[in-house]
Amino acid sequence: MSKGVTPQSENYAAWYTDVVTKARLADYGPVKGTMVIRPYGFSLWDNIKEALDKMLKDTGHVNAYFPLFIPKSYLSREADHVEGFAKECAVVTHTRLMAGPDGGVVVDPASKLEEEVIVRPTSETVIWAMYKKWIQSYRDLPLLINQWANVVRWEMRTRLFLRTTEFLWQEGHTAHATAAEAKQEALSILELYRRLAEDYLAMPVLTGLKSEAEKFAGAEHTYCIEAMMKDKRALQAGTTHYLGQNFAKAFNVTFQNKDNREELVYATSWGVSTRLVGAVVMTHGDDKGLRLPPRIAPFQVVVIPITRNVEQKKAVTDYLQPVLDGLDKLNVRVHVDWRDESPGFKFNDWEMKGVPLRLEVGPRDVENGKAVLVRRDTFVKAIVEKDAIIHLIPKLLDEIQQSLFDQAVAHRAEHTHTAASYAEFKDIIANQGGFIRCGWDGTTETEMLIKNETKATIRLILPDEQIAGLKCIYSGQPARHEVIFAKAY
RNA sequence: CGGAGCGUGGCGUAGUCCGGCAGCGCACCUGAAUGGGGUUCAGGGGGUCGCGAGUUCAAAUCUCGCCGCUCCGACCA
Repeated sequence: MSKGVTPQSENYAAWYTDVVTKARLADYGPVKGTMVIRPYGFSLWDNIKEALDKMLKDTGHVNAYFPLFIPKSYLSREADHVEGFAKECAVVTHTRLMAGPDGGVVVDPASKLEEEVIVRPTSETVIWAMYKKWIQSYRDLPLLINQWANVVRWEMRTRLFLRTTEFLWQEGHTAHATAAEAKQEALSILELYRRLAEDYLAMPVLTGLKSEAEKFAGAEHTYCIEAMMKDKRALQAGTTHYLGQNFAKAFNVTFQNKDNREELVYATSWGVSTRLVGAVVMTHGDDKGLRLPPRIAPFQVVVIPITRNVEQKKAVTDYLQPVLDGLDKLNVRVHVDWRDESPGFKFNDWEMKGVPLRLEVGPRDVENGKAVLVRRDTFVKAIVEKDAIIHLIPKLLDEIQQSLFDQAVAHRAEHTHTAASYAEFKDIIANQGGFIRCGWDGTTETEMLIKNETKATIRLILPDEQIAGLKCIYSGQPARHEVIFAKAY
């Protein structure tokens, strides 16, 4: 294994894979397209999950768990929904193996299932089949359920975290008495996602509405948070859907309102996935490896003791103890690296893993009552008084969190363009990349032509769009919407 | 599913044309020194050369068949 990572400027895709594997976030699983999330990567996901789970619970949502297996017939209940997922479903057809002729195992043909079972690509259908049983009256609404689960989509081309055959996510499924309330729910969750991305992942996002072509199969409206990666491509980081009465109709889910009349319920669904881990990597990483935002970093501080003999080891251990106790009281996540490796090796290793702060403590420091503190984001090195460490660290962690966010905002601003003409639009997409903010005539035809000619797609329709006097970048017709175009993951 | 390529210790590879003891780097283990930016020296372990047939005194190498993977074209959080 070589020492560093492929530089971003040389090959961004190779850089990404290098960082993910060398920082030990994940590894490839044995089945094509599958991924093992390693402890360090899972810890990162856990912190993201914990933050969002709390936000959801604070807003009245509850967790539950629905089955992995779905009757094949359920998927066909909602026409658009089948259309969207049929091509990527794993199907269980048999339930038994038997000894094969050459000592291996073969599928037992006698165990063929009467009705085949699919592995969920998403859970709308099972959940709505259950909601039919649980919802009778307006008193049962709203129903605000979330589940943390794995789902399977048999993808052709996969990349660690960004697109894998199986992935982890949360999917919220809510039922409401009115359309207005359901629409509000989709927007409220979108706001939670924005806060998760910006306040925890330090990743600025645009929020907005998806075009017809890009929206979720089965939804009336899809909203999204969309981020710009360091290679200037767009990444959809989360979606919320207003489903109208589509699933209520498909599964015949009705309730009696206050006037004793039967009505179909209104629905939403929404999700973010382990793709967020990939988003963090591609938003903040540099040629030294990861740079993790302190609020979600598995370790916020790594301590590198520098000692040459047992006496020094003892001295450093004693010297460190009150500092570690103090940080522990402040709930700072600290790891002391006592491995028998050279300090230089450890510096590089933890930089690859993106730990926000490094504290070096050696014999010189013990003697002088000091320590060396180094920021991962700027590499600024400071010799600090021992007694100041405990007060300094939380402050620095906040600064790093903010600094990473600011850098990402600046990067996005620098690469967000306007285009005066379609010729300029094509030139920007082909030669510079980034986001282009422009007018669109609202037709799927225009959207598809632009996609085919440039590979750029509409990432979202801006919520604060200004269309007065605006023309479509392609057709020149009066714009129906102001949108962001970009090449996307 | 169409086009190109590749399968050799954990990873990356040389050797394949022209058959003759399976080699190198990293990683790993042991010991010693070293330790404030990827430390050095010494010793060591680990291989059905993707699988199966065939040719041959002899196959990683030649022939045939099979399997798997990667990359590129139509889909997607």
